[in-house]
Amino acid sequence: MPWEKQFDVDETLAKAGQAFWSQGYEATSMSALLAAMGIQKGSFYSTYGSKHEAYLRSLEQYAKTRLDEFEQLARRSGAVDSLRAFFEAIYEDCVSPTGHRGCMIINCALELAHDDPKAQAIVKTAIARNEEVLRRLIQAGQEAGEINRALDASATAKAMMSFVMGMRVYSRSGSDLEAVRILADQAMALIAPT
Amino acid sequence: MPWEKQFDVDETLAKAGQAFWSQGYEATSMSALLAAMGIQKGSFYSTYGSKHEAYLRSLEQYAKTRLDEFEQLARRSGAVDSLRAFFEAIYEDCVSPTGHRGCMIINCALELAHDDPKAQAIVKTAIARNEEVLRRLIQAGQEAGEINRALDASATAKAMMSFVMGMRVYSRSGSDLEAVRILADQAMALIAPT
DNA sequence: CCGAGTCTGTACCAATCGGTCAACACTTTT
DNA sequence: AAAAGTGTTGACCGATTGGTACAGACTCGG
Repeated sequence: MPWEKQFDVDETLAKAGQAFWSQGYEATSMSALLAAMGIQKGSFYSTYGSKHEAYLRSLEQYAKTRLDEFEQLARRSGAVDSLRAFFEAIYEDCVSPTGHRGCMIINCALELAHDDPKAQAIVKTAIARNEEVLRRLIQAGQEAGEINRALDASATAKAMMSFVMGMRVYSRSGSDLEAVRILADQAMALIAPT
Repeated sequence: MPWEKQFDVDETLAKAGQAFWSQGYEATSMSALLAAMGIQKGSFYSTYGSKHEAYLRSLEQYAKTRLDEFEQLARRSGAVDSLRAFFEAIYEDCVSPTGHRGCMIINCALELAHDDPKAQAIVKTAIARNEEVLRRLIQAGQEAGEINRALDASATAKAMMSFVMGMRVYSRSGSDLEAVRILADQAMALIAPT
């Protein structure tokens, strides 16, 4: 086997993901992308095929990473605590120096999913899986007596996803971060009314 | 005054808005834009200045139209009824044949507001005003005894905005429309618990 | 130590990008 | 009817777009 690749494929893909994440797909030119990745055109095209393929791949990588993190977090403590930790994590992400980037999945939902079936498929499964983890947590909380059993777990999970989207939209549009704080609290208020 | 313009400036701007709305700013090329508007390059540049200026102007036009509609709706009936009508209108919009376009303001929030101060300003005021109308309705409902006075009107208005964003994201990403229905109901459940 | 095979760098490509400009069409004023 | 002024048109522009081709660099098996 002659001459290994001079760069780590996944690691460099992650750098591409960073660029796409903060600037969007169309607004990221090939030259900007290559600069962010630190490789040359030839290497890029022989490895990832095209800008579009690279984008989808980096989106999948992002979705997988995020979902893994969430599932890991959901295994560490009780249902309500996990949900609180989930919203705190998103809040922290939103107020962090790089937080104005929002969520790559949600950004893609609005920019590409509209008329790109492959992007749409990735976005839909990512949202569905996230929703499902939320639903399981709510259900577990209800069985443990932590959460009101009268709530529709599935609908409440969707409502929570909606709050996540709201937080991401508010923060990416440069809004007052106080709004993001309030939304995180409102999301928790769905299951743990004051 | 010699030779009037051969097209209505606002009307043609609205056509540009339609194109930007469904395809986004970057993905709408000048040729596609001109085709949608039905005018020629020269007329476009002499009237609107640039693609970017035309976009911002069409965005303002969109925001104004939408807000006017909402305020008119809010004047027609009681607070809770107005809120219900608001979410029904958004639901109807989402399930309509052209509904997959989402909301132009929210689309812009994610695509441009991130690093375009002017777009950001338009988006922020549009969201703030919409939020304010919601807040006033909630407050009016509380004073009329229709809505629980223990609710924080401002925070609840933000939560409702969040549901709107959720509905728009779900529908633009081609999701099951049942989810949009559920979100509309969940939003109303904030103030009118079953 | 010499090809075979793989990776990298860059010159190059047609197409398209957003934008300009000058010639021409038209209406009003004088 | 001609001057003045505005509107429209489409050819044209350089720059940049995403993508290709190929020469050269490198590492291996024989």
